[in-house]
Amino acid sequence: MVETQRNTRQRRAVAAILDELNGFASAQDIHDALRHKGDSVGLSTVYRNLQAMADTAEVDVLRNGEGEALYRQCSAGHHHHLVCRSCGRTVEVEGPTVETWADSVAAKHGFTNVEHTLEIFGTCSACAT
Amino acid sequence: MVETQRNTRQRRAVAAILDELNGFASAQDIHDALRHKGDSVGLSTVYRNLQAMADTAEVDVLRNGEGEALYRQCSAGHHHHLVCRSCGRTVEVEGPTVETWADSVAAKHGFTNVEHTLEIFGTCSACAT
DNA sequence: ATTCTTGCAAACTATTTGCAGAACA
DNA sequence: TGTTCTGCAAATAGTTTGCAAGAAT
Repeated sequence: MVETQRNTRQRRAVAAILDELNGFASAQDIHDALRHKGDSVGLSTVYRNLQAMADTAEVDVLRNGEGEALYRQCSAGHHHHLVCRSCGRTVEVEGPTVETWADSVAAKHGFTNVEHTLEIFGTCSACAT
Repeated sequence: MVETQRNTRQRRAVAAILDELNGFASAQDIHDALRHKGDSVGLSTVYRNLQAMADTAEVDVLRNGEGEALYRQCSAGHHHHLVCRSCGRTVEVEGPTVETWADSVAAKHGFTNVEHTLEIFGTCSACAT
């Protein structure tokens, strides 16, 4: 079976926050958000749940420039992100051209088992002012 | 002036190792390599020199999946990497199409001050066997 | 001589883990 | 009731920093 997760208050709380956020947030951001919401959850529990959700692809994970992990509830399937470096707001984007380009470049050099990461960072219109 | 760096034995040693390596390596890898070479340098000094070199764009920095920083001596100018996840061997690649695509996508969504990261990971032919 | 650099140890940050008690099924 | 989950504190891993001694200019 695949259903090994229990439906706890803290798991629900983490899922709920991810639902509200429209951008990437660090585990600590999420922990703080929960506390301010009065729905406090232990930091390690936040980490554990996020990790579990990442394993089941319920959330996407990416690293900011400092190597900190950022989490976000995303749509399924392969896609990339356009992230506001100031507020974290995120737009999901697709780049079919990029996918094929990456694969062909890798193949040309004899690389197999290819994967790629691509993120676009910028300042969104709201934060630009 | 811009020349504030002193020409120390340890700076030379770090530069020399980067010269020998043809792939990305972590600060600790470099520290170990220096030690094995009998050209030992303090770990913090390795970090400090790598950081300094990264600031002057003498080396490229990227993060592996675990958020660890990897360094490599690279050619100048904007380019991306095709990295062997097993031995670290790296090929520099260019993707003019990707650059313009990323910028246009960002512009379309009102993002300014755009940057992007793109890395391709795979298993090189030598490591595939 | 003066100023920058090194090395070590301590400090930090993000994240993980051991364990006993609490919560689910 | 039995097993999984939580919370806390302690442990890690990578990286940074304070400071006194050492090297470069």
